[in-house]
Amino acid sequence: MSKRYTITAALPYTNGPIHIGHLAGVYVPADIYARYLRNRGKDVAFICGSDEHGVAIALKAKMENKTPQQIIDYYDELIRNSFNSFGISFDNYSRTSRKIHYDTSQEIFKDLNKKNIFQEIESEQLYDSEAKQFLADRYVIGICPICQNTEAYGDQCESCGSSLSATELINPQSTLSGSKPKMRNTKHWYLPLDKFENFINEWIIKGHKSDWKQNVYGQVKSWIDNGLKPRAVTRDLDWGIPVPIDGAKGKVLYVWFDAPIGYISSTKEWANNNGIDWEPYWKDKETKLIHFIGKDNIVFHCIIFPIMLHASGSFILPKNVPANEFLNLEGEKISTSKNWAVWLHEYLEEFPNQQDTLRYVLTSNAPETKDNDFTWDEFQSRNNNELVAIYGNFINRVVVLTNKYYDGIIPKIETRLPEDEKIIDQIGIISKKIGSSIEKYKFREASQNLMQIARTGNKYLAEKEPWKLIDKDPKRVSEIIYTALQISACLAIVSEPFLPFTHEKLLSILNIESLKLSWNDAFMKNDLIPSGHQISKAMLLFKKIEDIEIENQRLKLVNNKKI
RNA sequence: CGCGAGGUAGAGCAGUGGUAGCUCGUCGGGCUCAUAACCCGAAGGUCGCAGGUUCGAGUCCUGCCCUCGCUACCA
Repeated sequence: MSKRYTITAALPYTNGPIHIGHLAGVYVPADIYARYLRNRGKDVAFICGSDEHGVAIALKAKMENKTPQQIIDYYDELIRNSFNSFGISFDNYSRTSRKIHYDTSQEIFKDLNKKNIFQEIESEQLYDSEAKQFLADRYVIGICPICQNTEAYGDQCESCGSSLSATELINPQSTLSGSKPKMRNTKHWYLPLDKFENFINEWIIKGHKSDWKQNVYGQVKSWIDNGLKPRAVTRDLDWGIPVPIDGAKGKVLYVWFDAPIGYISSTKEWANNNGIDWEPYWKDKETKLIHFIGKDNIVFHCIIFPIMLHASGSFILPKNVPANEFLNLEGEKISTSKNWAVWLHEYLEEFPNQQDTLRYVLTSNAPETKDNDFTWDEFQSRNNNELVAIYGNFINRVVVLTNKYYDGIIPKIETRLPEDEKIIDQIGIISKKIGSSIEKYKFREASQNLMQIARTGNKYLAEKEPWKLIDKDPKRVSEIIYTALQISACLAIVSEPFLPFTHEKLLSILNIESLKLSWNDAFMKNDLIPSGHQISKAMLLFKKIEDIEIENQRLKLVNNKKI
């Protein structure tokens, strides 16, 4: 294991709130990973921020009669706050509208330009003279030349499925103003991805064949096999970072050029605020750079951004890009436009203090190898049958027994029986497994093993039946309770990355905040809580979720769905 | 159409050549410390379909079907 990690989570685009798909695919796994590494004593920079440029924001502002700034301010605050209350432990959450990001992006652009990396290419593009801007293909509609559908988009006809170019449409119309677009000449800067095919081939196709996820590797290979082409990194738009060179008036950096640079500028901002040097986090070969993203972002994080980093010369490349697939909701695709989603900010209000339930459900059903489905039924059963019945119940049993038999003071034991030793060893082995699953980005597997610790604890109590022995063999009972308490403390440690709020509660119930236990203690080489230690009274860790709550959520979804 | 990923018990998943497994649900039993929670046991699968390689295939090869995604200005 390296000692320094730069962990990035995809920058959320500030034209809407965060939903469970974002959480399951990106933010929860990234957070588990970051928290785990901190527990292992690593130097971690967990970096994110709001992505605030691009056509979509400019358009949304226009449609809502607002300025882009108003749009991004609104969503930045909403997203930032909901991440914060959800316990996503970013070391820094920045914004791409900040000066430090403008400076960093322009520097990188200028640097690449100076190194003659870009190609300047002139081409004809559709221009809307009423809205005074060039039109992305998607913002042109017209008659499909193939099937005569009257509402074909500039990039594709959804009726017959043909791929089109906006210039092929019959009677093209701008969706901005309704006017007929004209062809107009414009110059842009292109990143010649094709010139870097060898680099990507050596680095990913040969170098990461066995350690990257199959879906990620396959996707990259598919792009390479199809041949890379130069890609424009500038746009004609009035919302974005100005292209910082002469002869580029009115042009801005393409949002996908500046967004990943946001990881770097956010790291700089964090380093400045903490009086440390940002460069080792992006330039030291010993640093592991890990990008957490959804599958829609694979090409940007595995091809375009690495080419930018590589071309500029001094940056390290990502060690891994554990992209996840998508999460569906009740059998249908999550859709912002159809309002088919569970929004984080609403969840936080409707299920107060139940962040860990959602974190657990999304982890145990994470779309790691294929698209998965989130259902409210599963949410309820995972909470009630696993968190409440297995995890919460185990802790409750131990705490109640300790208070009942020993007034909450951990009993003394003289020796430990081999059968107890065996359980303790088992728990240590499971803890180790949890760690290695996390290191392999198998968070679902890790969460199963987390629950396995509580399961093992319950089984131990059921087999030993201390409540039957308390009168005739009190010495044995003290050994059993002592052992069960050690298991509880271990559970507290390994829960932190997954269930940070529960972790805190559990520390307080066991009254072990001051022991400063770390992940290494979870391997159970030594006892975790000493005899004579006073624990607190029982407190429920998880609340049962009633049928009516689930029914209400389902109704809410269906009633608010837009068609 | 091309490319990528996936198709394994009612549901969600694991399993890359050697007697099909885990969690939830269902059914039966045990326990009563515990949020009617916990523990044990059982039922339930022609591993998408059809061929092939092999002593032996969920696992390798070929073809087909279905789902999702990508296809370069939807960020």
